[in-house]
Amino acid sequence: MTRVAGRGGSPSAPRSADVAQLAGVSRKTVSRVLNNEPYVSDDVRRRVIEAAEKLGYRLNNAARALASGRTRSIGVVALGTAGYGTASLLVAIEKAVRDSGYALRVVNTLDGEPDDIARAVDSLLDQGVDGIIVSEPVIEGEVSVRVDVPVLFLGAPPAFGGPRAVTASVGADLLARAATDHLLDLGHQTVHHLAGPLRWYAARDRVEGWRAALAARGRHQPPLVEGDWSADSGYQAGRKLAADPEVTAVFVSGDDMAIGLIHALTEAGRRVPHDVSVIGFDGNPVFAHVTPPLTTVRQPFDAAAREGLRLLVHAIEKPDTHMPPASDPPVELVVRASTAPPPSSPS
Amino acid sequence: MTRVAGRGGSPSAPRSADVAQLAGVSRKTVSRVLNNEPYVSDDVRRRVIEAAEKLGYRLNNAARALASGRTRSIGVVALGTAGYGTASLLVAIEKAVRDSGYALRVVNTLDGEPDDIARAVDSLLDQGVDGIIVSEPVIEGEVSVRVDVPVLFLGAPPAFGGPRAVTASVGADLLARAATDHLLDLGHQTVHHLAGPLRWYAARDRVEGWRAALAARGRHQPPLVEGDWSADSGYQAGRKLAADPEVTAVFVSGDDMAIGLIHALTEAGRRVPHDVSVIGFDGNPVFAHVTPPLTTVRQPFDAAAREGLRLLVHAIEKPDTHMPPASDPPVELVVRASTAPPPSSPS
DNA sequence: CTGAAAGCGCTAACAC
DNA sequence: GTGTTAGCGCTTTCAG
Repeated sequence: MTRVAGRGGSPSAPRSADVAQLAGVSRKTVSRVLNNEPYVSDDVRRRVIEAAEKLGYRLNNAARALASGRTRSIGVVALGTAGYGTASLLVAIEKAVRDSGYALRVVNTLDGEPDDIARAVDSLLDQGVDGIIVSEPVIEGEVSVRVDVPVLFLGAPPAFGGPRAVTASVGADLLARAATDHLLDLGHQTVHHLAGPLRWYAARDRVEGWRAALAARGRHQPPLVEGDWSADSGYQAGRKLAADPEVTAVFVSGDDMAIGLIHALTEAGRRVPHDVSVIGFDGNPVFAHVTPPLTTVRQPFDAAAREGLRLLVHAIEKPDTHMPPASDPPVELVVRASTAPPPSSPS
Repeated sequence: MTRVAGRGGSPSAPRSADVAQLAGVSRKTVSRVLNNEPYVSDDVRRRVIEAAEKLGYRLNNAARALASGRTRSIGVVALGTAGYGTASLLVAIEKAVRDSGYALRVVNTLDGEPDDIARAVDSLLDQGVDGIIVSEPVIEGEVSVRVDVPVLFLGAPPAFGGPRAVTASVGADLLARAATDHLLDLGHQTVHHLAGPLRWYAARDRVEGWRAALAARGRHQPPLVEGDWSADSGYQAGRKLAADPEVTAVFVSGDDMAIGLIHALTEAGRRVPHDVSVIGFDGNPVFAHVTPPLTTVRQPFDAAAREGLRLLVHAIEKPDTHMPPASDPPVELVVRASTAPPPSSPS
C-alpha cells in the first residue's frame, strides 16, 4: 500500500499486484481477466474488473511485451508525401490495424528507395514490432535487412521480400484496365498513358492494366510517358503530348498528374474533353469541382488495407496454418466530365 | 552459448550478455556504450560496438522500457481525413519525432470530437508513450482523461489541457491576416470569409486573423460562412455568396473549399478573379494547375511541428526547467491568379 | 572508468 | 477454476 514511485515511471502507478490484492485473487488471475482468457469464473472476472477500474489500473505494455515476446504493435513504412493517395492509404491502414487490436508505429521514407525502406524497416525492428507493412514498395534493388517478423507488401508481387512475406493487391491493374476500357468504350482508337515513376510497383501495375486493356482489343500501344506523381510533372508531360495530334485520350496514373496534364493541354489549345479525354487515378473528391470535373477511378484503400491486414495478422498469430489469398478489391469508376467520345467520332 | 529460443521471441536473438561476453566486458558496460553514456574508454567502446555488430545485436526495447520507465516513443492523435493539410502535418510530425530520437505511434480520430480524442489519448496511454501530440484539437468540451505525460496541443491556446500541457502555434492567425491583407491591398473594400467548422481551433484562429486584418483598417466585417473543409461544402457556400453582389473578395479557410467555392461562383456567372477574388489556405501545389491557379497561403507545417516537438521533448526530458515559448512560424503568401483588384477598381 | 546485484511488471509453465 | 514459481533482458544503484 505504501509504495513509493517506481524507479522511472510516474509516481505509484498501480500494478497488477495492487489489483490482485483489492480483488482478493492472485496476480495471474488478474492477468487472465485482462487478457480475456477462459477459465475464470464470472464472479472473479467482475471483481477484478471493478478493482482495476477503481484503481485506474493500466496494464504496463513494456512488461507485457517483455514477458510475452509480443509487442502487439505493427509498424508501417509509409511514403512521406502528403498526396491524397498515400495519405488515404495510411488512414485506411491505421484503421485496419486498430481494428485488429494492434497499435500502429509509423516511419516515413522520403521517396521509397530500397535503402530508405531498409532503414525504415530496421528502425521498426529496433522498436520491436510483431509485423511490418510496406505500403508503397518500389521495384528496384533489394531491401537488405534480415527480418524475422511477417512483412506485408501492399501491391507488390509475391516474389518480392524474404521469408514470411505476404502480399495483398490494391487492384491497381484492374482499376487501370477499367480506366482504359472506359476510354476505349467511348470510341477512342487508342489510349495514351502517363505513368508514375516506373520504379514503383504501383506505377507498373497500372501500366500492366493499361497494356492489357489495349491488347485485349488489339489496339496500338503508344509509347508511355513517365511522370513523378506531381501535378508539375503532369504539366510537363502534357506539353509534349499536346503537340501530338494523334493523342485523343490519356489515362493518367494519378489525379494530381492528370490536373497538370489538363492544364498543359488546355494551354496548348487542346480542349478537354472535346479534343482530348483525360482520366485520372485515385478518386480525390476535390476534383469534382475543377474545370472540367475529372473522371477518375477510385482506389479501394479501405478494402485493400483490411484485406492485407487480415493476411498479416494471420501470419503473425498462426504462422503455420494456411490462409486463402485475398480476393481482388472492387473497381469503382467515377465518370465526370473530362472524358468524352473522340473529336471525329460520329457521336 | 547453447541458448534455446526465448519463450516468445525469435529463436536465440542475441542478448546484451552475449555481446558483453564477446567483448570481454560486463553487461552494464554494453549498456553504457549503447546508450552513449560517458565514462567508457574508446577502446572498450569500439570493442563493444564491434561485438554487437558481429552478433547482429538489437537492443530489446520492451526490456529497456520496463527497466527505465521510458518508452522513447511519442503518440500522436491525428485526424483520419486524408486532406492535404492534415496529411502534411502528420508527415511533418513524423519527421520531427524521428529527428528527436523518438518512435511515433499514431491513432486517428474520425472527426476530432472531444470524446474521440479522449479515446485516442487513452489508447496511447495504454500503449505507453512518453508524450502525446494532439494535432488538430477541437474547441468544444473537455478531454476527460487523466494524463500523466506531457501533451502538446498544436494550434490550441494554453488554456486547453491539463497539467504538463504545452502548446505551439501553427501561425494560423498570422496566415489568415496575411491572406486578408493581400485582398485588401488589392483594393477590395472588404473581404468575406468562408471558415472551417468553428468547433476547430484551426478554424477559429483563422477567423481571428481575418477579423484582425479587417479591424486594423476599420473595414466592415461581413457575416462569416461556415463550411466543413470539403470542396462540396465550399461549393454550397459559393452558391450563397454568388447571389450577393457585394461580394468581391473571399478568404477561404482551406484550398479544397476554395476550389468548391470557385466552382459555384463560376457556375453562377461570376468570374474569378475578374468579378470575385478568392484566396485559399494550405498551399497544396496541385492547385497551381487549375483554372484559375489558386492564390493561397502556405502553412508552415515543418516549422510548426519542429517547434512543437522541441517544446514537448523538453517537457519530457527536463520537466522542471523553463523553456522559452515558440516563436511564430513564417508566413508565406503564394500569389497565383485567383486574386485581382475589384471589378470597379481603377486599376 | 568499470562491475555486481537487484528488480522493473508482467506472463508462461506447471501444480493444485 | 485458480495459485505458485520463475524468468523475459534491460537499467539502476552503489561499490569499487
